[in-house]
Amino acid sequence: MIICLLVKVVIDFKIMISIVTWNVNSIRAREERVLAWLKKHDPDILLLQETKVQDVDFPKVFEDQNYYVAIHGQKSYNGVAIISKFPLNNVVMGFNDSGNDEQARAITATVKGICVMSVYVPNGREVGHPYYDFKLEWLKRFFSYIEKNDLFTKDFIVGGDFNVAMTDLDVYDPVLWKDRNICTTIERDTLGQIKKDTNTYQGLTDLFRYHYPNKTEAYSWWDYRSLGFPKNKGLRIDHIYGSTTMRDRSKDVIIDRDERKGSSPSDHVPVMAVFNE
DNA sequence: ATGTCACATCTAATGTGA
Repeated sequence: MIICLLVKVVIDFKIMISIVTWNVNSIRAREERVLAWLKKHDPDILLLQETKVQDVDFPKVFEDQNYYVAIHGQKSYNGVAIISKFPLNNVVMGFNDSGNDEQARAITATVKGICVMSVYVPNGREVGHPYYDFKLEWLKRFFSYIEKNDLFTKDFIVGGDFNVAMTDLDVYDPVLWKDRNICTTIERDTLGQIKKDTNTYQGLTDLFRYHYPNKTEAYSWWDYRSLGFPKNKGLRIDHIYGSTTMRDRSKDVIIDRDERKGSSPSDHVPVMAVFNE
């Protein structure tokens, strides 16, 4: 009986797969932190944003430690990457459409039959600024990419810094943030499109909210300025969305708040989703 | 308005983006 239980525990452990999203705010500045985090938590797939480096200068240390790496970077700003314990296939940079891909904000790959995508949604700066319009246009292209590639109906996960707080539960001071960039209704509706596939009516699911529908103060980002973290003035803008099949395999989502502590943290923390394999 | 970062550039203080 005990042996059976042990076998079951071991099997249950082995058939899980974990996928993490993390805006590291420069992979070169965060290299040691990322390595320490990988060592401690041993995720299968890491989706990175704001790597802030050209591909040639991306740290080689992950390959040295036998990870597979797919990168889509540029000088100074933006940049996304996928780091995986398993081989990466069908890598796509950007949206593979006719749009402008000067800014490196999206990368997709297939790992163990799961299509995984890392996105860094434009911040938008403020309502009325050209960057805000660019953000909305980018979100529309993102939705088109999902539709065109039938990702709603596949085993699909997209994680990233979405720069949108979808509900007031995700905001430390909803009154202060009302109608401000990150919290506007138009952004929420535009990103919210991915929750509904126009063909099957089965869209993507925000996996954290799926497991914790009413949880508050579950933030993934705190401003470096004005003692944002000590005062817990945070937002939940780093999300992991799953297609219907992945939602059904989803076991839990963990936001690693502790990673914001100590010296030289990113302003975002890792968010990890665990699935049945 | 903003008490912080990380990047870049006429390697020292300043601009950009968040």
